[in-house]
Amino acid sequence: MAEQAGTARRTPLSRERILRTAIALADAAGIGSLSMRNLAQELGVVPMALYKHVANKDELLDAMIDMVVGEIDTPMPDTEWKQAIRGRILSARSALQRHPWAALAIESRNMATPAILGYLDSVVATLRSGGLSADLAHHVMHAMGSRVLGFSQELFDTTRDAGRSGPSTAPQPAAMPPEVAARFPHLAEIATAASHDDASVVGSGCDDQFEFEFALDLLLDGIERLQQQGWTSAHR
Amino acid sequence: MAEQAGTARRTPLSRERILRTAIALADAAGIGSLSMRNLAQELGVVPMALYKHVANKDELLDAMIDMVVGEIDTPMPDTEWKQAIRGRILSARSALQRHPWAALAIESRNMATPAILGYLDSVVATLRSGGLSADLAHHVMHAMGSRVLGFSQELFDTTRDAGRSGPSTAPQPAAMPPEVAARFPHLAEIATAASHDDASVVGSGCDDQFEFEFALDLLLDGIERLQQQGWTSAHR
DNA sequence: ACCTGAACACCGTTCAAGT
DNA sequence: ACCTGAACACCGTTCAAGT
Repeated sequence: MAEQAGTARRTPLSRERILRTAIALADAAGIGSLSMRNLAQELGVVPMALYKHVANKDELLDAMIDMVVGEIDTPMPDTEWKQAIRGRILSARSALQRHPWAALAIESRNMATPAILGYLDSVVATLRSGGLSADLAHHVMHAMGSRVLGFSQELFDTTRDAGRSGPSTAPQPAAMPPEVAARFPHLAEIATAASHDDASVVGSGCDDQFEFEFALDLLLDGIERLQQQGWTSAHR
Repeated sequence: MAEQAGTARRTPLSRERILRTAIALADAAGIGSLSMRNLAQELGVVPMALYKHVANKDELLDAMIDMVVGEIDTPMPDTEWKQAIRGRILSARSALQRHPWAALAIESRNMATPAILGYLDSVVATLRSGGLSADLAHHVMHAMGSRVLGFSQELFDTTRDAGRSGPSTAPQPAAMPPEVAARFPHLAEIATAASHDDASVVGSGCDDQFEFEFALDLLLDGIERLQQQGWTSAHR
């Protein structure tokens, strides 16, 4: 008891320490098991003590999100726009992968945090400096959607939240049971079709990174083509 | 009291009635305010009575999702694959728009419900019948992600859940305040750039339908191009 | 056998009492 | 003035008691 009080005193409560602990807790056990009460317990503190440093749980989540967004690389100057955007988005993706709870947290909030706005602003700046019209850049940002932040709603995403332990466990989806394959033959067919690593991969183990980059490049290439054609929304 | 008992007896509790009431409640008040307890109250029933018809809340949500997915149009035969997919996805979109809570509900569950699998299977069937290789179809399904179900994580999506009243209110994002515009000049620029309806639209009021179709067509056109080039993932 | 009220183990947050 | 325990109004679900 005296021990704990001593420890708490050595590293007193602060917004910084609350945020770091909250993120560590969400990383380890999933956002679903992050509560004000067990966060306080983890910090060796009474729940109400947290409210000195954060207004409420929503504000805590916003601050956690901002901290993750802060991990995204700053833009590399003097890079061709398509490569610059590509690199930036892949950096965002790896930041979000370090914190598997973040994507869902961003989605369920209304997400106009300053850090996110700053990041988006810099992405638009890159597009504009690459010669895209403001009009096209607008639609491009919509088309990218959450992908610009490094995530997209994959169907059957096993890595999202789900409580489980850290991201390293990487729970592969179980191979499709025969009766399911029989009911959904076309899904069964394409599940085994993609030659990701080698032909021995059967159904399970999609290469998420490959799929993300495939979709990203599909969009970026399409955008580049539109730009070169001088596309404007007046086409409508 | 006797009145209520009489009413409850006239339309006795059933899985069907529970689901319809739950969906109506989520439509009206948001998924956040759907609880087993107030669903029971809405039905004039004690909370525990629900558990005769649904195993638990998770199973209830799955069943609600399946009912929404059931609203998606069945595929039109003898249609060129790109148009068939396009029409199907836009139908999925309008189904999800009728139930604004559904997209977030689908995302936060692991979403391998039978209805969703059946829908996805039929989409793959259309791709295959259009001549896409199983390999390409696989990556296409990944690239489409949740868009194939008619939604995508838009940045600043105001229509998602948020509790509010029905979808008809359509809360437009407030125009960007001057101090925000000053901090994020590139966002401010593109916010006013898109000539959606006419030049008088300033910052607010993006045409969601236009943006959705813009991104969808960007992907579909890119996919068609890959198919015509005989693309395979062996390119890696 | 069926139904259901009370209870359990949570939650975020308020508020008044204690120092 | 500061801190915090108890309390409030919830939640999903268990379980035993009542019919």
